[in-house]
Amino acid sequence: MPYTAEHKQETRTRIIQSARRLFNRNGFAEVTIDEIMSEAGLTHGGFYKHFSAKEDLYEAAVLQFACNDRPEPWQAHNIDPAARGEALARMIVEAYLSDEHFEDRDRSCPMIALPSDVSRGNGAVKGAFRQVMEMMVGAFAANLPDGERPSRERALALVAQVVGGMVLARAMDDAAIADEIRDSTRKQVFETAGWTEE
Amino acid sequence: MPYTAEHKQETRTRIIQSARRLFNRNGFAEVTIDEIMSEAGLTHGGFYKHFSAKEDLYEAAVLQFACNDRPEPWQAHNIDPAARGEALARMIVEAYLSDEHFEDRDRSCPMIALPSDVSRGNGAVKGAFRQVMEMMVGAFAANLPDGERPSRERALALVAQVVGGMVLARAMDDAAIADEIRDSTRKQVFETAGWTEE
DNA sequence: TACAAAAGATGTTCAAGAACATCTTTTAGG
DNA sequence: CCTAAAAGATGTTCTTGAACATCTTTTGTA
Repeated sequence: MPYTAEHKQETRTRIIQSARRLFNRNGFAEVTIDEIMSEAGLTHGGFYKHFSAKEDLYEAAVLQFACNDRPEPWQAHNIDPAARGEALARMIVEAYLSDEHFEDRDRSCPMIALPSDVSRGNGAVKGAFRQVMEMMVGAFAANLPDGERPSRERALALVAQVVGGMVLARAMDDAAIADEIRDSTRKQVFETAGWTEE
Repeated sequence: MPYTAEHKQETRTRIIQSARRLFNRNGFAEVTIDEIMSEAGLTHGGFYKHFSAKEDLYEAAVLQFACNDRPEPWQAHNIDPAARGEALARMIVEAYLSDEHFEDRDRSCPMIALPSDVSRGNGAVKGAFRQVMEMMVGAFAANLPDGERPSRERALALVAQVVGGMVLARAMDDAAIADEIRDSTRKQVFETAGWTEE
């Protein structure tokens, strides 16, 4: 059997990374298989050796963020891997709302880059999207300080808030307003959690 | 001059309504001019008598929500037009997070249906989107109870939260989780504002 | 009642792109 | 070093859709 299984896996990963980058930037419909394969250093013909349809790749691209073992730069630069508990939750919020994440559209969280696309997508894509959300909800639920309401409930609201802030900020063409939205979101989250700035 | 100016205006409005419905459901790229015109009871050829490009219509469709004088059903059924101040702000939140709004994709707020599309769009579309956001921010800023932080700041965070909750809920294929997200969002908003349920 | 100007319909062009069919290259195993 | 099986490249088909060009219909005005 020619080409090792690892070779194929690596190629597959390259395709998914290329796809994630392009989908994040341009959305599902505006990206062509040819573009994705070219960015991965391949030609369009090989695509169907890895995926049976464009939608399958879309699902894989969303899932990649949840299954990726190494953090994105905007995560690595803001989160101390040794942190635990409340300090960790706070760092996750700061990473998520950071300038770096705001600007890094290529490696952005799919919840920010693709929510409209996913809401029109098939069940598989939505399932992948849900996994991403549950991962983040789980991280918050496990690390939020105790409170009156259930931790999952508060974690869900927190995710909605930071996702909403980033989604709106990305849709602005005025950078000052985009910053204002992220700032206001961060302040509100901090107040709710009882954290103090700096 | 044949056809009255009102006739043309009415036709234009029909086109925009049809477009808004279809864009909300399927996104910018997945909708064809032919579909839009058919839904408006016209054929594709007449399109360019009203708009110079598909993107122009997109902008008009987003703006329509901000400029529409009569409220959508999901607004009318949840907001008492006589309400003022805090009671009004609360009703706006309830309408926004309502089952009816969640289900009414056709007449949904564009901030929920189209944020990913808009973030990839041109400046004109983003400008229209910003107008929608500023309208909602203004409504909250004017009607939120006094607090320590500036009302605009709190209004922005509130908009981010309800938009985020609805955007995430719409991207779920599991109705129970979608409801859970909206519920958690509403509870958090109420707690922050100091409102009590029921 | 004829006319003209604009709305709207019909028809055409051109390019893009998903899917797939068929070549060519690569490399593990004998 | 030969072979074959799979990866990947090249090439083809067929549909779709934006843009625009050119008809036809409508209706206010003279």
